[in-house]
Amino acid sequence: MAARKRREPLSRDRALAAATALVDAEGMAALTMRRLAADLGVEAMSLYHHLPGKEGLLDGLVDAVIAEITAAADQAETDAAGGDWRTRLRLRFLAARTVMLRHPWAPALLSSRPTIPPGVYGYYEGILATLVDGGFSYRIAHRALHAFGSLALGFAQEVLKPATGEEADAAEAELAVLAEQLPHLGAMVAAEMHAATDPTLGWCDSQTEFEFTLDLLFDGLEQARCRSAADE
Amino acid sequence: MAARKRREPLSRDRALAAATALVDAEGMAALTMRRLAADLGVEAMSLYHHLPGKEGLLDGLVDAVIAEITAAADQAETDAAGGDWRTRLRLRFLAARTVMLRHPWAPALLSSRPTIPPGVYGYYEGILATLVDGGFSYRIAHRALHAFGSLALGFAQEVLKPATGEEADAAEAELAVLAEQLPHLGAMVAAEMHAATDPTLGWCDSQTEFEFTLDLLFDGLEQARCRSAADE
DNA sequence: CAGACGAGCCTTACGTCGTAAGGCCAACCG
DNA sequence: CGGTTGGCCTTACGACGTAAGGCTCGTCTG
Repeated sequence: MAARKRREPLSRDRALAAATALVDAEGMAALTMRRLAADLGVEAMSLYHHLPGKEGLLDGLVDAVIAEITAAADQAETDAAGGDWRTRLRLRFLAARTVMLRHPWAPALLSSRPTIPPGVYGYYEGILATLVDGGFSYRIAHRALHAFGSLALGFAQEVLKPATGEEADAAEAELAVLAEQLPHLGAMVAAEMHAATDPTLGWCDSQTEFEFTLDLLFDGLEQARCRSAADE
Repeated sequence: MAARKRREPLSRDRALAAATALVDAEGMAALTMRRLAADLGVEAMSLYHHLPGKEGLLDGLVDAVIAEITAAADQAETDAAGGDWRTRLRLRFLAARTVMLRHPWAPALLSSRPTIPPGVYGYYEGILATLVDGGFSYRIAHRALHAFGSLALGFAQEVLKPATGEEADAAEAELAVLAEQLPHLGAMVAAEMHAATDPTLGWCDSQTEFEFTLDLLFDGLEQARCRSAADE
C-alpha cells in the first residue's frame, strides 16, 4: 500500500508496446520471448497468459504497424480531400512510407507473415475507394493494386539491400573488383551512385526513387483508366 | 573394392544440390543442418568441412538460383536478338519468372539475405546493357532498375500472400465477415477474384498481373526515354 | 613394408530458442 | 474464513546452430 502497487500488471498491449520498442531499438533478431519478458520485468512464460505465442506476438506487431499506416494514410487523404485520385493516392502512400521509415524492420516482417494480416483489408479498402471514386473499374483497380505492390504500404521491396556502414564499403569494394567484367554497372555507379544523397530505407530507396516509380505507375494507370472509360 | 566405394564423398556442390532438393520439396523451414546432413547420409558437423555454416549454405542456395536465372535470362535475350529493348527485357524477366516458379521459396530467401549476393551484379549488368543499348541514359536506367524492383528477378513482392488450400478458404471467410464494412473490396472480390484462373506465385500473382505491371512500367519508361533524348 | 600424416567424418557438449506442464501465491468472492 | 481463480514463476523438453576434439582411413614418405 505504498505509493505504487507491486508493479503494473502485464497485458497484451503492454507486451506489444515493449516489443515494438525493443525491435525499433535492436532489430528483429533481438525479439525473443525471454528477452521481451526480461524487458517487462517478468519471466518468459508469463507472456503466454496474454499472447498465444511467438507467432501471435508477431501478428500483433504487424497489426500495430498496419494500424499506424492506416491512420496516417487516412489522415493524409482527408487533408487532400477534393484532389484527384493521383494526388490522393500519392499522399496516402507517402504517409505510409513515413511510418515505414520509423520501423525499418516492418517490410521484412510484413512480407514474412504466412497469413494475411486482417488489418490490411481495411487499408486496401481505402485505396480501392480512392480508385473507384477516381473513375476506375474494378478490373483496372484490381490490377492497379497488384502493380503498386509494396509501394502501397510505403516501401519498395528492394533486391539490393540496405548495406550500411562497413557493409556498404565491402559491397563497394566487391563491386570494384568485378567492375572490369561489368562495364555498364561500373559506369552507372560512377555516374550515379555517389550523386545519391538519401539512401534511407533500402539501398538507394530514396524518396526520389520511390516517387519516380509511383508516378511511372500513375501515368500508366491514368492511360488505362481513360482507355477503359472510352471502351464503354 | 566392390562395385561402388564406401560412398560418394561429400562436397560443397553435393550439399547445395541436396539442399535445393530438400527446400523444393519441403520448404525453407525443413532446411536444417541436421536434416540436410541426414539426407546426405552424414552427421551434421560433417557439413562444416565443406560449408562455412548455415549462412554460407543459404548464400550458396541464393547464388545457385541467381545463376539459374542469369542463364535462363541470357538465353531468352539471345533468342530475341534484334528486338527492341522492351521485348528483350520482357523476355528476360519472364524467363526469370519461370525459374522462380520452380523455386517458390526463392523470393523470400532472396529478400531475407543480409548482404547482396555477388551473382546479382552480373545479372543486373545484363539488364543495364539492354537498357543502355536501347537508348537509356544511366540516370534513367538507374531509376528503371529501382522501378522494376523484384520484377527483374521474376517475382512480384506481394503483400497479400499465397493462401493455398484451407488458408485460402479461411481468408475468404474472414473477408466475408468484414465485407459489409469493406464495400469496395467486397465488390471487387465478387467481380474479380473468382474470375482469376492462375494464382501461381503469390496471391493473384498470375502471369497476367505480372505482365500488366511490366508493361505499365515499360510504357512509362519509354516516355521518359524519349523525353530525356529530346532534352539533349 | 612400416610408419607418419592429414582429410573426412563422427561424438560430445554448450548455449539458445519456443513452449508444455504444473506449482505457488495473493486477491477476491461466497 | 475457506475456496477459487487468475497471474506469475519454475522446471523441463526437444529443437536449433556450432565449438572442440577424437577416430579412421587412404596416401605418401623413408
